Amino acid sequence: MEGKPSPLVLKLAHGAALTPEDRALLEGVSRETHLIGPRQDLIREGARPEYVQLVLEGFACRYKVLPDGGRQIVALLLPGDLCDLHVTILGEMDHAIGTLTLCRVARLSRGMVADLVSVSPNITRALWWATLVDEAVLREWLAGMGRRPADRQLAHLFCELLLRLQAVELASADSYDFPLSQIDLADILGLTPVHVNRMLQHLRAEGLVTLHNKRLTIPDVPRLRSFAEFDPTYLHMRP
Amino acid sequence: MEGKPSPLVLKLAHGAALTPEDRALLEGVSRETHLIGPRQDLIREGARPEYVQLVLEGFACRYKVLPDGGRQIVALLLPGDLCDLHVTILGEMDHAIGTLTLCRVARLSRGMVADLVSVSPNITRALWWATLVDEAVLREWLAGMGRRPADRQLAHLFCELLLRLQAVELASADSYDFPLSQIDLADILGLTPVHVNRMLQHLRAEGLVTLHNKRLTIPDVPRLRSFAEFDPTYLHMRP
DNA sequence: CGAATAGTTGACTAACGTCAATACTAGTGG
DNA sequence: CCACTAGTATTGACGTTAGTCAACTATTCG
Repeated sequence: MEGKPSPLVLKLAHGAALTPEDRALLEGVSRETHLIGPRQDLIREGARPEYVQLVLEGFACRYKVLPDGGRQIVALLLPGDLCDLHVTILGEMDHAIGTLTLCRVARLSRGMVADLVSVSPNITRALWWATLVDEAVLREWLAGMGRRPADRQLAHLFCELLLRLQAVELASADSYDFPLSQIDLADILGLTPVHVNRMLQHLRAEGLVTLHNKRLTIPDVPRLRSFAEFDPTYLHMRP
Repeated sequence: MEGKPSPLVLKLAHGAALTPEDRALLEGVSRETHLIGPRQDLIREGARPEYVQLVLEGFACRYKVLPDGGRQIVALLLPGDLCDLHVTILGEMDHAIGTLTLCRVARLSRGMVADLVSVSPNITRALWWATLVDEAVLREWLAGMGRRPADRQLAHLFCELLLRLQAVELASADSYDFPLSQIDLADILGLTPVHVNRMLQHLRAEGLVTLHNKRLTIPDVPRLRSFAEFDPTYLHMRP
């Protein structure tokens, strides 16, 4: 009589110990869901959102658009990721959030979030953890963009996604569905699509990854990790 | 009978309305201070710090060191900035914090922070605000590094620092003490010192900034802002 | 004064961007 | 089933930005 746990539960379980009651509470929030097409904004820059949005399926992102029209993706939101727990404190959004693929999302009212937090200290702690991990990922991306060559940066991203998707049971030991275009990748890595293409070819030629039909496979995970200098500490996952 | 307000109070006042009682409480935390020489670690990567550190004077930074020895600075900590309110939740530090110049810091025990938060909702809100602004700055840096050419990125940093230092009364309308070396700048911007030098020359040649004796002056702030495409929204400061 | 550190400059190289042409793919309507 | 289209992937030639190496100067500090 039990289905698959929600990605929110799966994810938060990596940040704090959750009781069966905590899990039931967290399952409850995603009873009503919405389907959003690809490349739609979930929250626009300058908005003052009423809801906290939770990604249940698909890939979304935080992004900024520069005056010259260039887009920089500053975070990937995968199933189990929450959009903004705290925008109320900051006032208006300084960036936008949009879908990259078709997404299923749940919208939680502030009241629902407040209830979760007031009822369970584990959940409070887990939500804090999620926020802090988001920040840690941002730092890792910044370091990568500043100091890593493009091919390693790309490899590093693939390593990160393997772990993050495994955490919500959307990746096997060495592969996962990867629905993003090379244009999206370029906007994540701060490169041009042409250069992403070449770096991807390079990784393929080295036998470090394969990418067919939107499925990414890593034949030798330790080898890709060492190539990318990937150290998973920053994701702060429990065993 | 009153001296200059502590930078912590000055800074947090931009994030939330503080009563005189709140201010007094916040002043209280920096009674005992420590002087730390330049280029000293305040918290090492992998540590589990006991204290929250508060910068009172000088420039410090969060940084990561990559396997090849390269350093990437992922945040600047100015007077009024707190080091890590919440590392306890994450476990070990995934980056280090170190001084860039001689610094005066205060060390707050977890208990002191907990007291502050439990006594005043304004302070709680202000600390939240500070955390969220740190994250917003990180996103802005990431976007700049990914999508802005080096000269604009440098100009953008100077604009950001003008506002952040004005917030703690360490900058005039158009200038401030800027003690960092070009090597430090390179580690912030993800460039080499040589290239930073050239970009700085470029800004000087254009009359956008002057930098003498560690004092940075911006002769025409609107002009530098427009050159840098600087939009201060992401700092979320109150009027 | 001398040693170390930081700033400056030039010549050269490597990484990445730009432009443009060509394929490939999925969806659409006939 | 076949165009037809739009978006994406791929490739090559070439331009630009930023990195490397190395010398030299200026500054700081003991």
